[in-house]
Amino acid sequence: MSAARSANGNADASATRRPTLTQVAALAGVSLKTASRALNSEPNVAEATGRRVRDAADHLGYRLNGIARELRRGATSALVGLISGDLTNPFYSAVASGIERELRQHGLQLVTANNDEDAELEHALIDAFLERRVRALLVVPSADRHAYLAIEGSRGVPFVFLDRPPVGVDADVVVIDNAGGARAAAEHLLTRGHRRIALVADLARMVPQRGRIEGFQQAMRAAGNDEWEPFLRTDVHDVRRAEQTVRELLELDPAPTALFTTNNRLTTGALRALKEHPDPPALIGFDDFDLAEVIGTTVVAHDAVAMGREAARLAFERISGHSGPARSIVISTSVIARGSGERPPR
Amino acid sequence: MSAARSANGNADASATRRPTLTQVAALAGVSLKTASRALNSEPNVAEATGRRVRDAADHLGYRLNGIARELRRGATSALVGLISGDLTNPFYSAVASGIERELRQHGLQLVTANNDEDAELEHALIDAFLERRVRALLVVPSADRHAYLAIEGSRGVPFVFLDRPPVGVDADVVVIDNAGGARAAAEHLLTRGHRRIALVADLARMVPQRGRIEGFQQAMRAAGNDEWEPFLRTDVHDVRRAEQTVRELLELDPAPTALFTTNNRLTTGALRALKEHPDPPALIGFDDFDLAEVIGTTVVAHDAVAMGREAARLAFERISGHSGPARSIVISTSVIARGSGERPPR
DNA sequence: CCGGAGGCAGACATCGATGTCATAATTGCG
DNA sequence: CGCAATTATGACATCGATGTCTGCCTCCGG
Repeated sequence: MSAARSANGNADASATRRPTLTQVAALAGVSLKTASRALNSEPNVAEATGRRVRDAADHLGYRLNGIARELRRGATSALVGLISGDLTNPFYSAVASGIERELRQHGLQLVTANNDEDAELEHALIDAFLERRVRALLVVPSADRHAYLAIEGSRGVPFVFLDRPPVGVDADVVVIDNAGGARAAAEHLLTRGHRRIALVADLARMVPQRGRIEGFQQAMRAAGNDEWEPFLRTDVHDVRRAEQTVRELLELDPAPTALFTTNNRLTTGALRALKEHPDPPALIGFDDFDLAEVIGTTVVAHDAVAMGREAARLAFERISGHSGPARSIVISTSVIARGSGERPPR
Repeated sequence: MSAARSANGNADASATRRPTLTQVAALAGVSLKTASRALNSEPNVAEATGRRVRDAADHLGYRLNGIARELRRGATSALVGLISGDLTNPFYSAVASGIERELRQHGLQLVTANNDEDAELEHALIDAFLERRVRALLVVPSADRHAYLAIEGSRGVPFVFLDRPPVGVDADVVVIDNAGGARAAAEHLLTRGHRRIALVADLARMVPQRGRIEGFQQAMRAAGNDEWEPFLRTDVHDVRRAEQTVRELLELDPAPTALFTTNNRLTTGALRALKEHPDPPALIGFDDFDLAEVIGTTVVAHDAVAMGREAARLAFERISGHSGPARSIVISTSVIARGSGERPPR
């Protein structure tokens, strides 16, 4: 092996500025424009000239400046922005993965940013992305009302909202069938004879959570069951609080015989609380997860990767000039029975 | 609420080109440069003039063109590229999250791309990122030898490699203490009296996998144990094959009394295989995971988020002009006992 | 009342590529 | 062999911002 190459951007390297096309042209003894033609394989370049230019480019280690090209070509990049919560949440990373794969098909790159569930920051990020001239913006909004302010005057940059439709904006959205999924989960439990069913939900101000709560309520109402009402817990936002909440629920008398947790974090919390329980209640969680099968957890599953893919597809259609009214895609859900949701009431 | 705003990039909107600073200046009745000064809050702009310019900008819905600015300011963007495997793998998404958080501190944005574990694609992605003039490139390389080709002539763009040090390149790296972690896992099992320990590993050509295999071997050699050798399985690359492999191992006679799986995918496969096993062997998996505590799986844990953070930190130091020799950071590991690794041999 | 300093504003070059148009060299065809 | 058509090349403007330099005007001190 030859000596290792240095890949640090260190002194001697960064002192040398990256060569420009002008320098390549000079070295090859041709004009700027001819060099451009040669490197872009445009027609009407003599064989020999082309070779000279390519040799010169190789020799100098020339690399095209994409920024300059983009400016000239219309000041719009090949980037698509995604603003979402932290990627360590598997829901967001699945969405991001779906988006990334779809964009790649079209030569677009994904730029991600984390809104930290903060409305101010989200607004700032949208602004920054628009300045950077992304081709489209995909947003899993944290804020109910703020987003639309930033969109105002986004002129020509398509927005697609995921998971949470923003208030007062008429844009493409991709959402999960939250109410339907929750209803199915509720019916799954009702069918097995449960009446005292606890509902552990995340922040009720978030639209998907509201959908899940309402779907659940509908099913209960339809079954003429109101015994669940003392066991409603909302605004449980992290794993620890979910664990704590479930523990408390189980100490009640009478205790609920079943639990429905409305997202993966809360399900994790519930599983922790139930870990060593001798006679655990039935459990259904919204959102599937990797080891659910191993643990035997019944879930309301949906395809988050598909969600990202569809959002990217909608965005791409807009980028390509489609201009119909706002569309909305609903990702379907299905209950996957794995045991925990089929435990009978005590 | 007023009528919903349209956020589609549709016909009428995209027909109107986004206004430029020149237009803002014209509307405000000042020169281009004065408008620029006003919007950038530079000194020496009369109060009244500044207001006129800002009003004009608001009126037109002006937004700065970041591409043009970047070109003028030195043809280098505020972007940092990450090339890794698919984000649905929690290891990669944790790394990405750590990077993203660190970059944000410095006003940098993360651009992600998936190399699909394909060397060609990875090379192309590196080229594309360099053209786009990213400030730094973070790579979890799929390819052993290809990466360095692309780096050749990356002049001034710092590279940081994560998890897998590339061959023949002298660049900053952040790696896990693979051998140490594996050794600790092996000793954990040996201490509890296991001799017939199966090692289920991923592709042996990958450096981290080799490190884990070697660490394991060292511990076995040190303990004078060679009974594990018939139970070595490498190049198991997906969950299904891992499940299958573990099933087969357990049907051997004599069967291994313990398993060591060398990454999260393989651990998942093993857990599936063991799900309904009446008398499961001990199990330790490399990589921690969300529900390990709930399931009671003993793991070799490490902080993937920190790994991303450290890599981003190294990159930022290079961006800021640091120019020492290549550094390498080792992320430490620790065995977290949760039950599965403490089962005694049968 | 003059000169220098400082505040404010604008003209112009520039970043690094590509598009347009003009022109020199070559080919083809009658 | 000559003229039109084609091929190969280059000069120059341009994308949208910022940096430099210059100039006008006002204010103030002497």
